[in-house]
Amino acid sequence: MRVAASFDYWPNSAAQNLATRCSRTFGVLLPDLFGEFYSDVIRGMDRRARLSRFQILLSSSHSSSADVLAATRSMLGRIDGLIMMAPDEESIDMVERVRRRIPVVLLSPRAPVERCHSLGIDNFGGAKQAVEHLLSLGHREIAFISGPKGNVDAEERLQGFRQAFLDAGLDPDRAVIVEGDFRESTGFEAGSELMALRPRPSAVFTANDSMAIGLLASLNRAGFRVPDDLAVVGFDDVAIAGYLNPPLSSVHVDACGMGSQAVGLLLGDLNTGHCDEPVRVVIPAVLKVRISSGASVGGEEGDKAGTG
Amino acid sequence: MRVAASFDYWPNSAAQNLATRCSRTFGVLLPDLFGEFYSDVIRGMDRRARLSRFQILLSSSHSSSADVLAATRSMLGRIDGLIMMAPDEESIDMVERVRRRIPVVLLSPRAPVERCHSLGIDNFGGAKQAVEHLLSLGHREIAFISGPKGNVDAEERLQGFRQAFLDAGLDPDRAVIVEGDFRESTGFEAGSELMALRPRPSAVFTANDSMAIGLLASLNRAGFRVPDDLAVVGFDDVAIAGYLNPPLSSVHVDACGMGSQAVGLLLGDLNTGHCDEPVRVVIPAVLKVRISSGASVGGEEGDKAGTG
DNA sequence: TGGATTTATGAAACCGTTTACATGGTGATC
DNA sequence: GATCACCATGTAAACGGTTTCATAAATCCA
Repeated sequence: MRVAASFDYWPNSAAQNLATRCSRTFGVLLPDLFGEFYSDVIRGMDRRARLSRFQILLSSSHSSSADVLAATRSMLGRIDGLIMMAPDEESIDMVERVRRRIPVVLLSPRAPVERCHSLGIDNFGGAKQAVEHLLSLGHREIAFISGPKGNVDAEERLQGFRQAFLDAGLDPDRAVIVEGDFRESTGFEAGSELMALRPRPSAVFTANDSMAIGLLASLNRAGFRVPDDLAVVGFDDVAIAGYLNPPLSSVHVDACGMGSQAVGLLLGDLNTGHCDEPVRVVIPAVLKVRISSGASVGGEEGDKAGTG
Repeated sequence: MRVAASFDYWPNSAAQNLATRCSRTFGVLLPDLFGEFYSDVIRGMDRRARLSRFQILLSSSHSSSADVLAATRSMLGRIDGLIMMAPDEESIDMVERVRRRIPVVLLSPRAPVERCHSLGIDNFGGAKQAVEHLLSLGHREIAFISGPKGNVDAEERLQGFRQAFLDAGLDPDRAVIVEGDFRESTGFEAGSELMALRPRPSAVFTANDSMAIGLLASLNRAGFRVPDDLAVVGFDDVAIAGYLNPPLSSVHVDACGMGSQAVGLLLGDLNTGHCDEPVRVVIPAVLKVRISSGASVGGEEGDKAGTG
């Protein structure tokens, strides 16, 4: 030991990795995404991983499935488990191959993949709640600012929006739907679009908070009052939602918890020898009512900035 | 090749890693931090890394230097370079040991470390600019909401704040300084504190945008008008700064670029055999004037949401 | 057709650990 | 004092690739 220290010896963990066939590392593959939500998911993964002295091998910003394949290949052998987001059709067989070697957790998968854990958000239920809330406040002309086409979460939120209409005996096909891309700028632009409509909608549900933030900015600048002229509800309930002006009603999703659960599933598989049944976890999405939707909120909400 | 494919063969990259002594992976060590800024830094790293087909081995959420040491040990041999944030005194010799093996980039180091690249934000200059801006608008009672004690960036911003006072012939020790922690909640609380002061400050500079967001919320709810009653300037210029109500004047820092430059330095070292001189990069911090500081802003800023 | 040069094929050594096994020494038991 | 269990120490074989080197085969040119 003394001699080792004197030679400035540090074990080579690549070699340990090879010899022990475990790396205390989980791979994380994500598409190119922006916004606070998935940053929080990664934070949650990292925190949970660190508790068990694991690390995260990250490769996000993927656009094509060829990218994902290459990244996966170069991870194989260096990770004990893989978390990957929403594989498209072409990647499915790749997932199958990985699955034979190490446990896999899919985030927001389009459809269940055999023998893979999966972790999804209750987008449908959350969106439905949000719209039901607006309906219960008397709104009938409710617009929707959608997320990007092809995004599973965005599509499920749209479905929830439509279902709430159907349940209320309204025709969802008559609702105004502005296409967005989850970014503030499209929410901002959607604002002018909505304000020019006749009849003007009295409420807007946005597929995420970033677009709601853009929308609020746009409405504020045009002199519209929220919620009096237009009620707004967002989705995600990011940290600053409660600090916006007005405080934003939003469907809360525990992003950090989502990340930590994903890692938790992998850790569980590792302990049990990953021969058990695939688990499907649904992260709850519950509406957090604040000022922007126009409901009378409880006293504690008006004077303090509630974030959880 | 045909046989290999039929056996579902994928090369083991841990073994390749060991044999070739390179892993196409960079380690990233960060303390436990929240907020959008460092998420963007990581995003920038990942993007730049992916361009060169590198991956990021992430281990953040560190609180003690023993943690950092353990994480570094378990990375050694699996990474071709290391990016680490603000090492404290105890970690310095560890950095030295790592430096002998692979290139290292330090983020926001307290002091230059021998033979290490470093990457810092022009906190001092940015903060000075912000305060000079407020001074030029006639404000004399300017309060500061500081960042957490011990954080280098926060401390340098405080120094810049003080220097601007000195340059204007004012006594920085007379300025009101509220201690914050970079989170929205402390900005929110600081709001009530500031509003109760007599004489009340006419302007506030916050050490980051999150606290400015909390502050704005607190002022809005108390019925204070920004910038008329109180001018506000933040730091970081996060994506939503331009979408706040009112749009937030803030010192812009290219977080994404910071991450990509850090990775760029490592890649450069790898190409040249990392025997060259250590580089010290300073990320510029330039004030982005919007409504919240009360200056008359250019027309293009009033009707569109400028984000940078 | 023979020798030189290039290309393909195969075997071995190596990367830096872990793990299993063999060996030698020590203490306990009878 | 011999037998046995036990512990420490040292050795060798993996782990799954890459790389080097030797050899065999193929190509070239005179």
